[in-house]
Amino acid sequence: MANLRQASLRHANLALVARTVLAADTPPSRADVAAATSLTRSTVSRLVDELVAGGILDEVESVVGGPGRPGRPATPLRASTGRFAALGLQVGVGHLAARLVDLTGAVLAERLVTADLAGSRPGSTLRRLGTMAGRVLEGAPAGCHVVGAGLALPGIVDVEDGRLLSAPNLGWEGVAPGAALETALGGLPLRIGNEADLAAHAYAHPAPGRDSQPQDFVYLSGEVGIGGAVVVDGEVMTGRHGWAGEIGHVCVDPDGPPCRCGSTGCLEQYAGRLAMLDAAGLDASTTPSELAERAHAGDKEARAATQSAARALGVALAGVVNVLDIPTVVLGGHLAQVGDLLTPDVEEILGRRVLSARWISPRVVIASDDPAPGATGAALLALDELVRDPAGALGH
Amino acid sequence: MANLRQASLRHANLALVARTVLAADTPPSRADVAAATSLTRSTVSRLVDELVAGGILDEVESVVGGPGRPGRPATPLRASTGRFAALGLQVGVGHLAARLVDLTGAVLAERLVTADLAGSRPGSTLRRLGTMAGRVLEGAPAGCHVVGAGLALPGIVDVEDGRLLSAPNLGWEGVAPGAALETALGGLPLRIGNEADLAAHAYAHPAPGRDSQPQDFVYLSGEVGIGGAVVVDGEVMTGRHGWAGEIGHVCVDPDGPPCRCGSTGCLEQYAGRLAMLDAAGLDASTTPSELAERAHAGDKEARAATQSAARALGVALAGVVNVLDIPTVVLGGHLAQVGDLLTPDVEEILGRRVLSARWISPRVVIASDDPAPGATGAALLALDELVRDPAGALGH
DNA sequence: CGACGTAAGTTGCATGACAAAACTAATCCC
DNA sequence: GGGATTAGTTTTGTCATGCAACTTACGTCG
Repeated sequence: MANLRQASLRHANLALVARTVLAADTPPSRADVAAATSLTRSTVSRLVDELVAGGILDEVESVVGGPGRPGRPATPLRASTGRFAALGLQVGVGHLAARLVDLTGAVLAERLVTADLAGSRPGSTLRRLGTMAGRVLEGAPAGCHVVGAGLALPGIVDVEDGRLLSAPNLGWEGVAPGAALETALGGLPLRIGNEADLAAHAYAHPAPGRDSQPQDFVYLSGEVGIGGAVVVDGEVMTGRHGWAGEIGHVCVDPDGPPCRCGSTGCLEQYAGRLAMLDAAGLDASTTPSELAERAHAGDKEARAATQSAARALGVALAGVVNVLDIPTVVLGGHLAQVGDLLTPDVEEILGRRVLSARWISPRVVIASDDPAPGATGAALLALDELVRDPAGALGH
Repeated sequence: MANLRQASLRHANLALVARTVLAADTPPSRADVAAATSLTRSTVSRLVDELVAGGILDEVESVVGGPGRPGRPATPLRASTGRFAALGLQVGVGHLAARLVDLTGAVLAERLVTADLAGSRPGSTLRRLGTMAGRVLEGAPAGCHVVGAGLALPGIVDVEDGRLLSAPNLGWEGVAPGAALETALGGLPLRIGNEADLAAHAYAHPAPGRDSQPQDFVYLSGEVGIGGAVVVDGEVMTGRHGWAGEIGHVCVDPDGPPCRCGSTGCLEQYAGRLAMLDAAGLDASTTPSELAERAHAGDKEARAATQSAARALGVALAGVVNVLDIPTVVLGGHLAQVGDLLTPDVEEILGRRVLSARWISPRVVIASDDPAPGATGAALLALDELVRDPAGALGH
């Protein structure tokens, strides 16, 4: 609720112009931006010039395919490539990832290793991640300004204090990753966040300032447990303390099996990776894809496992959709790998249990199989600050 | 995502000053507003003068209790009384209400009748409400400008089209109340909304622009069924289509009793008014307060009924709190009347089933026993538009 | 091939909203 | 009654945008 001065006006319009260019599918001209924002061409010109000078936007020298239209040809604008970037990190139960993402959403450099980190020591794991981060930062092109870093973690996080409060699947408790990564990042500001929240952000925004469809959805993610996030109007709902989205511990059946969390009948006990494999009579090391293959091949137990998972997902998600009226569900992580088996059953249950399904029937969508979407989301979130206030990156 | 011109700047600051005055507990001076908004005194003066001239703010002639402080005495400012007002209407299953609320949140005039409207004909009921509305409007003080009207309805509403899609407890389906009320309202713009959403708004905002604690909560309301709303940062989450908050149909037990909605084991089947009375072996006409008395007196059946309701509430709300991280629950409607019986059990279950309860334990609060909080909320929402853009009410 | 039409982008001036600082007003204190 | 203190007003300056005229660069057509 800050006040507005003239400067705020310029900041806001600078951000508006930047967002408009970044959000566009094809590089728009200054005139296009003026039309889209209802600012005048003169104002847009001035603002664009500043953004180009600041290295946030680029003028495209497109001699290609001039549309053969009368009048002076337009100068298309787009996000600058390789001038600004952010570092995205992720610690998963099965992998470490470090990525450098620029304003166009392109990955400039990347390192990804698989490793079983359940029960690992936070210090050494984070130092290992720090080394990867250092290598990735070295891969940044010359003149590239890295504006920030983000770290995606599979657990409950205190964003303000930069502390991981609890990550049961890693066996970590009360870890502050900032200290262990500080030297590797060379003073780069680090923000940490919940993996599902960040993955959901990446799903809603393929690049900084760009929106994908849908902009309202419930995201489910999972490696071992089930994490989740609620996205409203392109923004991840973090809740009162940043702990929203724990859909894995929504109760599906109060008389169901006990959960590590102390409760009973949690969704995770039916649709968690281990729960599904166990129900299918498979070893914990089996991949979800293998489970999917077996189910497709006609394995009865595997089929039953996915059906029971789908039933639990349907009940839990119906509650969420009833409360939030967000009739799109995105399945990520291990749920994406068995997604085609789950989707029909889950949609059927949602159609039955969601009150508003009469008018709009809920849909289930399967996310891409990027192993570390949280890392991308973390980088995008850092870049978003730049887009939200470009004036900060220019000479104030 | 509109652009910003200089005029928007003034509009925004006008709104900021108005909100600051309305939100204050004690009438602030221009200097206080300047300090609170970090605008300069000169700017605040100009904006306040405009708001006073426009009849939105009043200067208090408080000769009383000058604080005995050196310096020129301040001119306290507050929302103007009786100059602007809005009409709030409500159709409940058991009552009709019409209220005129002004910018201070005071009720200038009111009509309230109890009536069994389950299965009533929409046309005649709305005409009856229209007559009440007319009387209330006549009760407006001279020079009072009624800026809008709102109607709270117990069902699923299409806010855009102004249509009640379905209100099972009234037996109404596909009703557009605007037409039936048009003449009674004399062209006043009418907005309709879900009763629980509007009641929750009234709980978060006792008066236009004023915030109460908490600003983040889950609101449960009930006359026959159970309605709900989610409030984040003082704003009611309406969801993608305005149908959010249907907590009454969150599944508590997939093998539970069938619900009218077509699903099974909905919260409403345990904690709905009829469900509770039925479980206590009482007649449908018994009031919830009577049930509470019996339970307090030691009636085993009544006790069991509230306990079963509390258990269902705990399970359903735990899911909501896990997903949204909003650890405050407000009980309204019939749940408020048995609130003291429910609260301990519900809090106990939440403490067990909410993942983040280790760090912050969820609380249950009981709302006031206003029979028609939705009417107040509807009026406040209409007045909020005035507060959000005071420039519109002045000479542009 | 040159004049014309058209659309993109730029320049100069007017407007208006806020900041800063000096000024006036009204009270308490000594 | 004078000085200190705080509230509110007036004056002047700054700055971002709108507006309109202008320049640029391209197609088109005779």
